[in-house]
Amino acid sequence: MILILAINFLDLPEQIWLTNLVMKTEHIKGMNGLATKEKFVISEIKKLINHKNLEPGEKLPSERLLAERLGVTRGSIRNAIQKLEYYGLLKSMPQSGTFVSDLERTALNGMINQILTLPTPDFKSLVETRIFLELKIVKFAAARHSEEDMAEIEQAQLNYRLKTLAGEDSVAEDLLFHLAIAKASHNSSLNRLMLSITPQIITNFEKYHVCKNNTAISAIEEHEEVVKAIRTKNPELAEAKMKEHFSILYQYCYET
Amino acid sequence: MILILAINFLDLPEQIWLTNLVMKTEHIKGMNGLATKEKFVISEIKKLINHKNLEPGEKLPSERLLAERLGVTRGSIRNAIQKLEYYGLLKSMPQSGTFVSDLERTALNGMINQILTLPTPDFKSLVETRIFLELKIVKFAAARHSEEDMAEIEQAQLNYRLKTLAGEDSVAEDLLFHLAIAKASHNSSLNRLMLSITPQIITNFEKYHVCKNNTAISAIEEHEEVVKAIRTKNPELAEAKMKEHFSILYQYCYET
DNA sequence: AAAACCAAACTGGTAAACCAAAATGGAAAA
DNA sequence: TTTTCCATTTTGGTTTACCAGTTTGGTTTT
Repeated sequence: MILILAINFLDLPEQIWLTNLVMKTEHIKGMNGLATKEKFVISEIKKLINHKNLEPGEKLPSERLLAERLGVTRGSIRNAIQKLEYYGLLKSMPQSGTFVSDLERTALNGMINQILTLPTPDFKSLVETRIFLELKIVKFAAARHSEEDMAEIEQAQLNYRLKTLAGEDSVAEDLLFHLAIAKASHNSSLNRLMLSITPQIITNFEKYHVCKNNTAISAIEEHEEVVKAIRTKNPELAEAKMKEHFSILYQYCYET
Repeated sequence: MILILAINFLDLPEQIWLTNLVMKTEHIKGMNGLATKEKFVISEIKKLINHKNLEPGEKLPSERLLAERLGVTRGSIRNAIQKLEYYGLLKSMPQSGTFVSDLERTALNGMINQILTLPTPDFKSLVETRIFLELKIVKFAAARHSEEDMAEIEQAQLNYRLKTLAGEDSVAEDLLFHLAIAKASHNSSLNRLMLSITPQIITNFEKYHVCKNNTAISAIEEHEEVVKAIRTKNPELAEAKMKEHFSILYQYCYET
């Protein structure tokens, strides 16, 4: 009954979802906000694109020149360029130069602004996103999994069951179970996103992981239901069962 | 009529979704597969964790020693460590050492395996993921947006309308419109994911962008509907209208 | 006059040298 | 014997120097 309530909770009240949680997000490499120096360099490059006659598609000043002009080291310039390259705004060509992407100046400007103001991910966002991703991933997995995928998922679930019933800590096995499903979704992009946010949750908020010891026994059954739904290639059922599974996570987070 | 069909298409047949598309994914910095040398180093580190007596939480050999042992340069070691650090498996401490994360050995092993076998994102995955992300983002935006968010969205839409009606290329304005919605979702994690996959689609597959010139006029109306739904704080309607908007993208991709 | 060519300089990438902070271990003090 | 402290070593991070390809401008050749 409470469980059903929690499931419904997942669907609707997006305004107040997890709002009461403490959010002490630590420094996470690769996912954190920008360093102040990096920020400075990026905004200077932005100015260069806006105010100066630096057309999209044109070549940026050399790293050395840029470093001298802005009064920072060349490494800082390279860091900023790498960041902007990650977001597709610049493109470095070896032994040639760094070129600005062939987008409109307004688009470049807007994207740089968003990158500059992008806040550090908070715990609420992370959990929310993970649940959201996994619900879709399990649907894809149910529809697209191969025989090998299915075998890996079942093996992972078997490992989890054995470890849990033996009374040992099974956090690792739980994680691998969820990752096996992600792999079976046959969407490399989603799989990558899943891989990139999972460790942030696991590492920094171990107490909020899905299958806490006291709930691990019931989680076995929930996993089993998910596996069954995947095996019978029933996406809707798989999603529903995964929702049930995550309702435990939600409850646990909310109560502590 | 065709439009409705396309919308329904978005929901169910996940097995054959976009399967006919050509997928020539180019080298994308930060999102591509691992370089061979990087792969080698990572798998060596994996061996170290598995076969050697290197417990989770313990300290890795120093970068210099590792470089000498594996016969590669120290930079390659640093690259691999940085990658693994991004996924939360390692943690570098300045002037101290690099430590393996405090997960079970089986979890570390499984995650490293997934990272090693993660394929380069193909176009199908990217588009699929983007649509999926945006449908959720617009729901959040409708539920959570502030006054400032709303103003930014409407300004972006106004810019798009003016540019399009003037007969000019409005790809940039369309992009900014969608990014404004992402910002209004108040989920920094989702916003980040959105920012990271958008340029990959835009830059490498410009011909597949949402609002192609010939469909830009109708896109104005679709955008308008989305804005209206967000303004009235109606998540379900917003999602539905965004679905309509993306059905054009789907059609366009599918037909070419 | 136009095309081909070549060398100097300029580029981003990479390897080596350097730095400051943290760990380490032994000696001195209690 | 235990604790404290300091000098040495080791560490990841940073700056510097070097490298191989590309660009470029002037020159030569046709």
